[in-house]
Amino acid sequence: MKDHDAIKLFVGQIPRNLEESDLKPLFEEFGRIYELTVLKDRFTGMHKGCAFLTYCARDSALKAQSALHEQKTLPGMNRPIQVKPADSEGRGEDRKLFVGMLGKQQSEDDVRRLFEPFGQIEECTILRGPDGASKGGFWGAGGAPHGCRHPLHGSQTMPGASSSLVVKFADTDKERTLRRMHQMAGQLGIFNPMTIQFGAYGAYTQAIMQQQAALMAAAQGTCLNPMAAIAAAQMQQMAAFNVSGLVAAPLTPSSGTSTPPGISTAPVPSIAAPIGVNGFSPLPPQSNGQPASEPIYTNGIHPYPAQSPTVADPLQQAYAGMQHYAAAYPAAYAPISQAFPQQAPIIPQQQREGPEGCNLFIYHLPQEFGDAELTQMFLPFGNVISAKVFVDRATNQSKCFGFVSFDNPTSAQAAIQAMNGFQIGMKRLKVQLKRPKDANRPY
DNA sequence: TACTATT
Repeated sequence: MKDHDAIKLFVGQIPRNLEESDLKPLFEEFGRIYELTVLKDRFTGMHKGCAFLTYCARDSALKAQSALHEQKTLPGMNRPIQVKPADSEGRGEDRKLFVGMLGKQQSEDDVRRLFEPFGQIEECTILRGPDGASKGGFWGAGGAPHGCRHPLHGSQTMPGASSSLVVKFADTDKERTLRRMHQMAGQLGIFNPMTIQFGAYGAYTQAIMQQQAALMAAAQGTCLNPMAAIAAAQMQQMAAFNVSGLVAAPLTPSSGTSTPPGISTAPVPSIAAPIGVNGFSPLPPQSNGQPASEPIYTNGIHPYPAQSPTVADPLQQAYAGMQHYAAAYPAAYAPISQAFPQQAPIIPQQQREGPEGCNLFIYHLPQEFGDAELTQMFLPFGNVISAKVFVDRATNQSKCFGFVSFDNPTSAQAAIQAMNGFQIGMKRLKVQLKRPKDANRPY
């Protein structure tokens, strides 16, 4: 039914409304199809926008690849179709050998002759330095099962080499990338846990911790009204803006004395609750006589004295401070207070996208941000039904962009207003509506 | 660096 050397192809950039039956005609013109499967989500059955395609004949696959790959764009797609051997075809991995300790003057042909007895050689390249001199290694191919030493390994010492021949499986792309990252990480010290907390992004980490404290306050205080959630989120915003460098006041989480600019610098009372190791205070129990809203102020940001004789309700104070702050930074703050829904529990991620106008594309995320941090960051603006940071499949490293979906457009707009241009370190977040699938349709 | 896929 199918040739033994048939190639399974991965097909990407397929509109989600096209099923196998729609795709078949497109691919059939290159040969008889053995199998065509649109990829679906295991749980939701959702069309993933890609497929696997196997032709009966290897040649058909090659023809389809060269005719279609990056050559044509299916209706409604922004990028051209992808047609290439599936990862499962194992190209490039498990079949490439590294050979070290070659003689400086050995050529590709010498090496080919050496390895010919072990099987057909696909490719053989000697790695050379800038001066053209051999660096003593080459990439070749030849059969030896994993876990087994190649018969040539250590078998002989080439003229001029300092030790015997080295033959092993070459690093995969992933291994190479990881190795490079480790080298870089070593220079930057970013794999040191201390610097994750207190290094380049330390201030931002603190802001996140404060946000979490604020969210805890909003979620746990059963007596809190929606305004508390707003105030909590706004407090966090202030903290984050401190971090951004837009605000001169130092952010000292444990000091409890930072104040946003433009806000009363009257003496701030010390925080009664014990300061946790993370720099924010645990919530005081409701029974200790504290007002329910007090936890909001335990983030180390306390814009107004709680005991001020002129204003009784701390929440009112918080809101006043928030408006005051919003007045100073209208572009960043104006729309939030209107658009704030009540905090809701995090919905488990099953649905990927919200309705049109509810899905955000976020760029310039810090490298260390994952789905959880992205969720945290956007939770203050509404029900986050999905938050996904895109990661490189080979390295598991963030690509520094992601998607956040809300259940309503108002939240999405509020998030854009507040977070677009939000400065983190040297970068500013870009937060905008995800491009609609149909690029022609204005929204 | 730029818009979610590799059973």
